[in-house]
Amino acid sequence: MGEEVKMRECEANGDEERVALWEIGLPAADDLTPLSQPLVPPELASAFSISPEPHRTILEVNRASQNTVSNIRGAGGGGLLNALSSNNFKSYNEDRARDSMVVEPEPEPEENNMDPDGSGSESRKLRKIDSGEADSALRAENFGDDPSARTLKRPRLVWTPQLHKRFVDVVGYLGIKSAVPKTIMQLMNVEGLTRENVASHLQKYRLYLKRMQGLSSEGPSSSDQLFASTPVPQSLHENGSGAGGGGSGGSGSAHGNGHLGMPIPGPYHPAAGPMVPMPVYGHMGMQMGNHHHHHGFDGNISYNMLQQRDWSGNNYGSVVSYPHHPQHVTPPNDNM
DNA sequence: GGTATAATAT
DNA sequence: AATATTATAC
Repeated sequence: MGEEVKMRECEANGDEERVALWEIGLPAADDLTPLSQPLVPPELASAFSISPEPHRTILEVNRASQNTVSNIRGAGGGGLLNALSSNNFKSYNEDRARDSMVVEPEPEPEENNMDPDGSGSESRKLRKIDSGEADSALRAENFGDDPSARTLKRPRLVWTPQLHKRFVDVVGYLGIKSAVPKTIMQLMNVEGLTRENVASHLQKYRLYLKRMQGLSSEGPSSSDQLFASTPVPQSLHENGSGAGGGGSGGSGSAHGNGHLGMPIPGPYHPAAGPMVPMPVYGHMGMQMGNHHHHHGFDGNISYNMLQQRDWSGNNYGSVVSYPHHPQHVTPPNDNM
């Protein structure tokens, strides 16, 4: 991924520059298809004693990746890898500090489930306390109106073209039938991504598909910039051969994917690193002219790259900028 | 898990 | 103010 986008030297007030810049920042369809899984080089794999079995299904690989990740980290291979689970967001600011440019998307609303010694580490996922008072009441009463504590809420997830591409790939891979939020979320393997996030997006995506079917050869309207950027797999038109396992269990190797040349599956090589959404507060985390060496192997994709969506608004001039603008400024992650 | 609706961002 | 996007409630 060498030439992602051309930097534009627009200033903060370059609003009038309403040219067709949007498509500049939009990677080609081929370009943003790192979704294919063969992302882990053989040599690397062998270096870590990883035996990539082709038989495995995505879910299994994903699951196993958690362990693998640990191994890799231990080996000191790349600091980029986070010891994250499929879907928990607690180990956020652990290695964000230094060479790892991964930052947690957002502060977690829940209690600080610090796990100092790692007891009960892995398969733990945060869950809302249950019914009734729990969630709303807790937030309302417990936290009341004291901003100092942790009244912070997760920033809205921004579905970048890359993220959406991943989403579409997974959905296409699963087939309509199996494409349910939970499974999609798991296969996407994006840190911080919740089932709700996916469900919401899936809803919109379905509406889009429906809308598209209704119209005969009508190109996507201007409203569908995101969806328009990603071709919809024909797999979606058919039924997915049920993924047996469905959710967490097993998993059928049967993919609704009827594609012959397109082996989507690639929910990314989970083993090497899940996609890590990285909200960049303030302006930019890194400048183009300042890249450090980046081998082709970029296990993790960060929001830095994911945020490149100029078509969304008028944030020209900066490579990345957080959709909204929290109250913080650029994180001190300038050491690389 | 799916849909309706609220909240928020642009 | 309107609309698009995401979150949350049901």
